Amino acid sequence: MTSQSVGASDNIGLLLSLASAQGVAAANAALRPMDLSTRSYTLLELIIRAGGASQRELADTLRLDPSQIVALVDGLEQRGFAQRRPNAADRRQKSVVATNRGRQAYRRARDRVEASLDEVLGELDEAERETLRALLTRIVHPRPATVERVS
Amino acid sequence: MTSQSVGASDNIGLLLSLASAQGVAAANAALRPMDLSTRSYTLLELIIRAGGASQRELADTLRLDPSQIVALVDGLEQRGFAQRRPNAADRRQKSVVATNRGRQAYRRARDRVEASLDEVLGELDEAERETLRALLTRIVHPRPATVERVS
DNA sequence: TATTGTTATACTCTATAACTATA
DNA sequence: TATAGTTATAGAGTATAACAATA
Repeated sequence: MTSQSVGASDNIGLLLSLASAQGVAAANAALRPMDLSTRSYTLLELIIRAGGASQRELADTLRLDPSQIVALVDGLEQRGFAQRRPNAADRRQKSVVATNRGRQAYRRARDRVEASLDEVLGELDEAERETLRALLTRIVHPRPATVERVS
Repeated sequence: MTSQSVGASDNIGLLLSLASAQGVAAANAALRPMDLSTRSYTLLELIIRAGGASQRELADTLRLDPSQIVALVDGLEQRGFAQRRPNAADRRQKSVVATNRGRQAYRRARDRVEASLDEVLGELDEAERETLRALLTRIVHPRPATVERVS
């Protein structure tokens, strides 16, 4: 038995990136027949849940450069899944909203994505998944350290 | 307060990919002055710990295509951090080993990487990090499901 | 002056296929 | 016939810089 002999190690950064790659690959495979990627699916999910969002908000949430949001929204718009609407309150902004067709596509896609994620997380029970979610949330969205101003 | 209003959600796949991206970005920033990337650093770490490995073993461990290993090993070799040695037992294989200079570079790099990772995981105490490591290990390296053969 | 969306560009990653030399 | 390493190439993903319209 020669393979696997090097060992995946205890490197937590490597583990994070391998787990993430596994999740993204599984989700992309599940979404391919729906003409969606992990990214465009996540974007669609966000605008559906929020009932619309500016591109700046989407960029902040997904930690992407605004210019990448342009391309993603273009893609969703071309497929009729989303629309850009002018924002009367601030004419610099555009409100990105899902179309009915987009909501429909999202519902079908969600089932496939949840199934694929379930396969990736297969070994973990519900409580363990919740623990993982909580730990990751604290990495991704850390509360700002209490400002102890030394005057 | 308009930004952050969309919310990072409870999507565990998104959380995984955001956390991973944060870790990789921090490590890359820490490694840049050392002429190493997260990838080449991890590869160097593997061959040092294992005392040498075939490119196939490295590809399996890092879940990369063998062709990507070629480029990474080329890079390490050009910088004098690693060497390819013929394997007398199987002349198809090459044993990738670290040089003294590679081991030296790794030790300096490791301090920087650990510091950057510590910043990313800042909020989590040692026990929580261990929990995270254990959960991720079970996602990345799942035990094969017990084969229940229905005869 | 600063912010939103946009275009352009370059660079890294990732995914595939095909080739060679060895087994 | 299968495996280890290699080359080539195309497609995603990422990172920057600069610009027009608006605040």
